[in-house]
Amino acid sequence: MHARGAGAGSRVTLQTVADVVGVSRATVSNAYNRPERLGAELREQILDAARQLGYPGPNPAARQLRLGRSGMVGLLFTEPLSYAFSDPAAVLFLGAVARECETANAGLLLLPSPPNSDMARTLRGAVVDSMCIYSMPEDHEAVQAVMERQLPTVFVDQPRIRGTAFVGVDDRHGGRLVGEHVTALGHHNVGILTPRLLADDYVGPVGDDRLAASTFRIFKERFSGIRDALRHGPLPDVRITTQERNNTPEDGEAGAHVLLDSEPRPTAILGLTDQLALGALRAARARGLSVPGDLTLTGFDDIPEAATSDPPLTTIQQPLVEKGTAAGRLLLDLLQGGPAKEEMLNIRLLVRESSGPAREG
Amino acid sequence: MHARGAGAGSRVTLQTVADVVGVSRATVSNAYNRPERLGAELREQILDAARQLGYPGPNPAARQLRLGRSGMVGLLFTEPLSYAFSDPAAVLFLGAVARECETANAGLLLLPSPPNSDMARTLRGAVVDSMCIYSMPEDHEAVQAVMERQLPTVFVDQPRIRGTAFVGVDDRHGGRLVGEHVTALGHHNVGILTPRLLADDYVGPVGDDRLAASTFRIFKERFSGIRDALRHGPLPDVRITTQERNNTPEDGEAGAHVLLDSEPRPTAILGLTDQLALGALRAARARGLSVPGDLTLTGFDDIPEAATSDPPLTTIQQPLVEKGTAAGRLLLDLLQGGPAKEEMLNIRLLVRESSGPAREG
DNA sequence: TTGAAAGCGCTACCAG
DNA sequence: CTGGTAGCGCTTTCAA
Repeated sequence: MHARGAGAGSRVTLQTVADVVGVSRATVSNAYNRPERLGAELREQILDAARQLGYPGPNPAARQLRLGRSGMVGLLFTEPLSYAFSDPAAVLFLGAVARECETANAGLLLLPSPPNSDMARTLRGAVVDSMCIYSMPEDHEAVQAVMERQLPTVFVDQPRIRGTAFVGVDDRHGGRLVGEHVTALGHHNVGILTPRLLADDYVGPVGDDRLAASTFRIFKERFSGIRDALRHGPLPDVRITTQERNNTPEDGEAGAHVLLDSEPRPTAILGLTDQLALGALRAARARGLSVPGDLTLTGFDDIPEAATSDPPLTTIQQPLVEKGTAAGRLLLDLLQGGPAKEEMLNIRLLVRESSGPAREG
Repeated sequence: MHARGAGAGSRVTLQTVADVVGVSRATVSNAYNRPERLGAELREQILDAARQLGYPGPNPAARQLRLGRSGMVGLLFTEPLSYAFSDPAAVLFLGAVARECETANAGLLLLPSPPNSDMARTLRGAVVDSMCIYSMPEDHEAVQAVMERQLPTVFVDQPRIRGTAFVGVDDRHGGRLVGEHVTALGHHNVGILTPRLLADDYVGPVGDDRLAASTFRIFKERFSGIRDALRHGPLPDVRITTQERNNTPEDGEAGAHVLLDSEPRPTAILGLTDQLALGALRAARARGLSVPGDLTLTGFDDIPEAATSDPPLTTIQQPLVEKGTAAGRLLLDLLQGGPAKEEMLNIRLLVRESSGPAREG
């Protein structure tokens, strides 16, 4: 009873068209896929007949079964797929991957990874030639499910699995750069704003155990890098307060308020992402705190907004677009049987106006 | 010679696993797809064997050929796919579609539509159950190619084809609202900044013929709406100058400069998108023109940046997210055999600070 | 609860 | 340049 094609009753296939025109299936197939192997005239005749019969063209599933490839690349992204579109860093990355796919005429299949039910089933059913896993926690069952499919896979940011293609940056180094920057400015009372470190709903300060158990490698590293720099820097007794939240400006704002309520009030707040730092900026403004006069703020990622905020954000610049391009290219390379390379991209500290010397206190 | 699965030589299929365990293919299939039809013990045994053999799970293409559906939704977007990720309106839309797909556990396949070569082929090969066409020019060959596949399809913004599912807004009405707003403010010398009206590389003023020939319905309507309001408003002899460009802030800026160079200088510039208007804002700033003191600026879409710009932009608010949600839902509905509805969403004029009375001159 | 058989629609091969 | 043939790997009856 389903609404099927237009009219005539049974399904129309390559065979139907072949019968009508009076040629064989193979010839009709060629008309679509190998135009040069055919008289232009015959080809037109076949295509016309197909049009008239309402033939939707060679069935993609059948074609793939036969061919063994699909021309599609899959992409798996942290938790809610829709979130990918609200995170500027992710958008930049996705755009670059998309551009690469486009040049190869490959489709990009965005896969959902809700913690829920049968995501494993969806993943198993995805018709793709290769996969990109973008910033997933190591222990996510989707990662497992994808690995089992034994597709050429490139991991971006996390997890990082030996022997698999990987694109990322040295996040710990980035953390260290930030830490050194703020200690050099004389801050010995700093707050850290971090996104989720584990796949749960915890909100609050980060204990050592939690950090150690973190399955979000990149944030764990950024965090550790900062902490190392603070602890082993020139300043004795740096006081560190922390808040863990979702990676949104809203959560950054809320977390910053908590941090700013603690006594003594931090003179610097380091966001592990720009999103978080931008939220902290709003919190500072809401309290009438001048940045960097009363409060130093730093981010991580260098999303476009970091440059246009007021004041512009001191941050770690990582090549978001390049990351996507590298991932896309690796994806395409793997399809050609290329090797599983690891690409570590460069980062650097970008000192803008949101950080300054600690006010004497 | 291709790098295939790990080791043993020939490919491992359902049959291989069945043979090893000593059951039939059907049973192994059930182990994956109908766990309840199986002893838990046997099931484990099968899954273990599969793991050991390196069986990647039921081949998706084969499964789809058999099943006749894929659980994937396709999305086709104007020209370069990568552009989709740089246009805030598109990102918002995509995010919402993605969210809907996610709830249904459907994958979202982003299809490239480069004007180039064999896009038609890619389109024919895309394994999807339904398609969303987002803001494509009417005459794009991809639209044709998709139609031929006879998939349940929903069109968003354009083209609008009778009898097909559609989501959009009354763009002409929006244009009219903008036009009325500026004439009410006493502007009789206005510039219009429009995105591409035809799929070519033209840059410059828009002639009547070009407008008439436009295949980008929404911009044509916005433009016409504005023009009608200006011509038939309370002010006699409104002077209109126009510039057509790509839909980016950079192009908006360049276009605005051209407009501002004309004599007499327009007292209002109306962007057919916020992107363009935001670019015009930069141009105004570069020239030391105060907005809205020296120049009134309006946009269209109400992307997030429109609210945070300085000054905030007077614009037509259209429900970008809702649009995506509606499209996503329609897509999913069509899959269930639902009817091809048309959804017209509401828009309204949002008067913010970028528009003001025309300075006497 | 399990197994045997029947295709799903297509394209590559190879012979004409 | 064209056509016949042989599966690609799976799921689903139906019968045991």
